[in-house]
Amino acid sequence: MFNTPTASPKAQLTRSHILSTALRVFRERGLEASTMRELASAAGASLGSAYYYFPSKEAIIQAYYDDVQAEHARRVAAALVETRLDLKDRLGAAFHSKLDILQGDRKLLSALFRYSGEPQHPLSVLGHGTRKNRQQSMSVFLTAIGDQRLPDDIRAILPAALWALHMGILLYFIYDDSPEQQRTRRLVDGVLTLLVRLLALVRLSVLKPIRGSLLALLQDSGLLPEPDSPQVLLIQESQP
Amino acid sequence: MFNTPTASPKAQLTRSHILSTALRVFRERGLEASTMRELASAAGASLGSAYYYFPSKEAIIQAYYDDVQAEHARRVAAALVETRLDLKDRLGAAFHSKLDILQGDRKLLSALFRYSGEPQHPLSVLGHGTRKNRQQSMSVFLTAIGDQRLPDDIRAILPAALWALHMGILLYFIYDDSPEQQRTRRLVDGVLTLLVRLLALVRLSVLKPIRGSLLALLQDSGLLPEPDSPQVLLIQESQP
DNA sequence: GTCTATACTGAGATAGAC
DNA sequence: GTCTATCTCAGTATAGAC
Repeated sequence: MFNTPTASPKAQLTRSHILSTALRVFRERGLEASTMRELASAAGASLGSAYYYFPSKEAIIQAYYDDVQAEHARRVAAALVETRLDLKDRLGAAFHSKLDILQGDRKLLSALFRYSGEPQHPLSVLGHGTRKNRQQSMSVFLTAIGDQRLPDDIRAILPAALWALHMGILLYFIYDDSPEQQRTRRLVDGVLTLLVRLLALVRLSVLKPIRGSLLALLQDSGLLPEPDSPQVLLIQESQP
Repeated sequence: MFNTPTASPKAQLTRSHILSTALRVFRERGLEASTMRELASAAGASLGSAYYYFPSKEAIIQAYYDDVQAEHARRVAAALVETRLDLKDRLGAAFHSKLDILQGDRKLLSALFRYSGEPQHPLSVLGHGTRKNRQQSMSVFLTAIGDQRLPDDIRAILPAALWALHMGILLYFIYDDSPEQQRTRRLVDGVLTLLVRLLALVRLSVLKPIRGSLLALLQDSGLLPEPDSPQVLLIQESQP
């Protein structure tokens, strides 16, 4: 996002050092309690330097989340090497691996949703500024769908639907105070079981008209994946 | 929420004066641009006085939203006086009247979602602090459902589902830049048409097992309405 | 382009006097 | 209940070192 490709190796190092230190401090002291000045000095950097790399505290979280996504893509790709998985297991791998990555960092997730109601904000989960993130994430789900036999129209909406579902799951995850968030895990399994059954049912003739209406509705409302559709990934490198 | 029932008439007046002035300033200058100092002086009050009534800027928006909900309940009750409406029309009245109220204030809505990722925050839409709001809102939808013939289990989850749907619609509404948010209106109509058809289909024997699983899932995950279930309202007074 | 040091501004929020 | 004074902190310079 900032200083991405054309930065010197040294700068990359400083940046990632500030980032990792910041995350440590966040985990130790909490998000609100940590000031930019603390983050900077904990990393042995000046305030100006911290702001040079990250224009705001939230931008640090965003950078963390970029890393999470890269790691997610890696893990899903690794899990899908096993070819004998059915759709439910493949989607399960996608959902659970995401939760695995985030398990200890639920508090960091709260920042992700902070600007969801502000279309213009660069860090809005639904806004323009995070389109690449969404598409990457949808690509991961598209990869998990694989070559599963599905009607074309369903296939077209599924990545976006799974992305939305996974955002909802993350929200549930944040609020889940059960031990080790077992409830979220059960919810994921239950939802996916249901989803797979629904996908099978969807061919039924009674449901055809409903399905047509649903698709028309999504199309008309622009809720389908934005142009520049997500692509299947084999391996997603974090730093190309 | 603050200084609600047991405040002196004079305090009530000061409070509502600060509130209405603040809303005017918000609409004129935008949410971010308006500082608490401006809001206070525009209302002829001191900064401390403003904070006495509203512990934060967001609390002002919350108070506004409380008023919106009261107005919503009033309008829905008024619309339902007409008894010849079918379910779709009654739900349509509930959804559209909400949008009518909020039409000019989409920017004020963004604050509602700001703390959705923070379970502990008193203003989180999903948190404990706003439970009463949710229940009031669900009551409105329950009222709109009326005595429509529905399976008991569906009836039990419908208010919560409609509340969640309406939150999603509000989010869409915020992002909708079509003229007068016509897209949101069309989305509402499309979704409700679909919903009513689904409610009819749900009795089908092929769908019975799915329906059972869905209910079990919602139950297990605690996504059903919280204890102290929403009650049907006839008239919802803003200040009892 | 990368980084430090330091100072300044603006604004949300609070304390305590009255 | 209301005010003034004050605090804290995010974020923005700015000026300069390398």
